This record gives sequence, C-alpha cells and structure tokens, in this order.
Amino acid sequence: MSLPRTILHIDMNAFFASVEQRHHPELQGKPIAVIGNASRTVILTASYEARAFGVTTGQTVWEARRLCPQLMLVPTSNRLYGATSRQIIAILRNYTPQVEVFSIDEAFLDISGSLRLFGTAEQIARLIKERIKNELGLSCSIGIAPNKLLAKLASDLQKPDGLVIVRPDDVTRLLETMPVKELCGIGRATARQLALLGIRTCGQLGGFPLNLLTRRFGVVGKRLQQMGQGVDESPVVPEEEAAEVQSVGHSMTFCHDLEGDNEIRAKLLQLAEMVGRRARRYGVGGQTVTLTVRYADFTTFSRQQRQQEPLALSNDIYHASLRILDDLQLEQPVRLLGIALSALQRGQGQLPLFPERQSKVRMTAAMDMVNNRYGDFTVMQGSLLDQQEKGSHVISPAWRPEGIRNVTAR
DNA sequence: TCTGGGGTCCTAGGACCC
DNA sequence: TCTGGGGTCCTAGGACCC
Repeated sequence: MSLPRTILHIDMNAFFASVEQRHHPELQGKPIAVIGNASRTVILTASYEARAFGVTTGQTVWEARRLCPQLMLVPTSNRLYGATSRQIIAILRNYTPQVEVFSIDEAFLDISGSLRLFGTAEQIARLIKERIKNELGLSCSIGIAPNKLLAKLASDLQKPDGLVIVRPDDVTRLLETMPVKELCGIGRATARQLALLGIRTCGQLGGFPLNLLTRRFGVVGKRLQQMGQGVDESPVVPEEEAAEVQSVGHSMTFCHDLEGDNEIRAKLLQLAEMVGRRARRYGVGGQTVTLTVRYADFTTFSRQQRQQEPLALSNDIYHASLRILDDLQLEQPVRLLGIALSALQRGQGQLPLFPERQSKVRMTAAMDMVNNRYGDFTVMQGSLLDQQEKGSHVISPAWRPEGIRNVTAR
C-alpha cells in the first residue's frame, strides 16, 4: 500500500478569455470569445459573461453570434497565453517541485511533502489562488483530493474561482450519483457503451462485475471499474521526468477548399516547413511521415510512410508527403491538410556526411534563426513566397508552455 | 455562414519470418 | 502441397484530452 497522498488540480477559469480581458480592460465584464486567426474557426474559449448566453468552446462563430449578438470576438494571441502560463507554473513551483503541467491552463501538484512546510492543503490552495489573483489578475478553480482523478473532478465542481476538497471519507458519497461522463478519461463513446450496460453513475460503474466490464472493454475494464471507485494510483509527473514526446505535427483548415494539385502542393510545402522547423528546434527527426486529408464533406483519413532515415529538413518532409499524396486518388476538394512526424529520434542537429547535405543543413539553420527571431515565414524558400496565407497558428489548450518534453535516443 | 488544432494511447488486421 | 502458431513490425482509425 502506498502512503496517502494530497493532490491539487489547478484549472484556470476561461483562461484565454480571462487573459484577454485582463490585457484589454475595455473587454472586462463583456461577453467575449477567443477565436482562431483563420476564417474558418470555432470558439476556443468564451468569457463567463458569454457563457451566460450559452456560448461554449467548439461552437461556430455563427452559432455563438446567434446566441449572443453582442458577442465580442478576439483573435487568439499565443505568445501572451504561453507567457502567462509560465508565470503560473512558476508560482506553483514555489509550493512543490512535483508539478505536472497537464495543459496550458491546468496542472497537478503533489503536495504530500509540502504540508509540514506550508500548512494544510486548504491553506496552500488559498495561497496559490491569492498569488495568481494578485500577481496575474486571474482566477482559478482548485480541487484537493487523494489522487489526480478525484482532484480533477473536484476542481470541476465549482467554477469560477472554486476550491473543493474531497476527503477519503467523502469519495463514496460523491461518486454514488456522479455521471460517469464527468470522469477524465470517459468520453462520449465510452459513456454510450456504459449506458448500454445500464451504467450511468460512477457508483454503478465501481460496483459493476469486473468480468462483464472486461468482456466489453478488454483490459480497459479493470481501469474503468477503478475509476468508478475513485481509485487512481497514477503519479504526478514533473516535466523533467515526463515521457519523451512521440510526434510533431501541424494541420491547417483552409479558408476555401483546395481543388488544384498546385495549390495542394504549395500548402504541403508550407506545412512541411512548419513541422520541420519545430522538429529542428527540438533537435528531433521523424522516421514516419503521416499525411492527413479532410475532404469538403469532413471525411478524414490519413496515410503514413516509413522513411529510410529520420527526417528533419523541411524539403525532405515535403517530398515524403508528396510521395504519399501521389499514391492517393483525391475524390473531393480538400478542406484540411496535415503533416506529422513520428517515430522520433534525437540528435538530428549534427551535420550529415555528404557535403551537399551540409550546405542544406547550414542554410536551414540560418533561416530558422531568422524565423525564430522575427516570426514565422520571414524568410522561406522561393516557392513559398506567393503563399500569402500564413496559416492560422491557432494555439491549442493542449499546447505545453515548456515546449517539447524529453526525447531519448532509441 | 456548419463543424480548429496539437497531442497520446489503444486496437485490429495484414505482412512477414521462424 | 497441409495446417498451425507465435512474434514483430507496420498501418489506419478511433477515443480521449486540452
């Protein structure tokens, strides 16, 4: 048996929208929504004033405007959210080194070892809330519980500006009537499967015969039952111990569906440059290249090809994606294209053996430096020059402010 | 004026080898 | 010239998270 733990889950309230409101005082108290920079976008985050009208993440702008005609739309400002996220994490690290950055606006803290130093869990949570409020002008919800599953559930129970403590003795009562969908890890599809078994609440899930769960869900059955019981032994994993990153990718939805081959190739070159530059910045190369295509009717599929050696140069990634494209018979106009690198390997920064490759690598490094300093696509290959569209560069809430995690050589 | 983007993990099936 | 089975690698797709 492991020792009882005390876990905090910190969840920023309407993060992107709150940062915008703090940054632009004229937006405070107003219904605002942060959207992507491209024309075909959705609501990324709505302020609480906008949520009161029913505006939520994932809605189309058109839908949101219908619900809230006075809605103010703000394009996303990635750097600002990233910088703010880093400030938040810095505050959290004052209370324990055991900080797991779960997303740009969420983190888990294991404060089991900090209690003697800072007081009770509740006192620590209040200190954190106060500092984030005073220093950054932002509010958050915090859940306190014996494990991550319950801490995350707890932080969801009171928003905005919440503080919910789940003590070991409370767990059974809390879960008895809690819908399974509220648990992190049970989505729509699993909830629907569970409903077919007559399971709607965590209490029902936790008490359901294991053999029946295993028959339906395989190895996941055991885990599901534990989740229903509020059992979760998974540790808080700080950044430096985190698993290596598995893939690097970019995708773009275009403002109009692409029909021509040249247009498609041009976009692939642009995507390859975005993916390649990020891979090089992280010092990784990918041996598998995946091309994702979404048709006008939203049908989406992907094809991948294993390469002879790991790729990190934009041009190599581009040509690999072209080879995949050439094997495809496109049946409809293309709404979205994506390129991803996986089967990553570290150490792709060294100069290759052949002289002509050396100059390519040096040129790429020089262009990367300029772009890193002055912004994406400041300098680029000739064929990219006619591309006015710079991509939406929507930042996702899953984006990690620390950038890539450790990548170990295989 | 329908429906973003960046990830992780799991599974199923086929190829291939012994 | 029949009938397996195990293991590994690879691909495609789906569920889930933010």
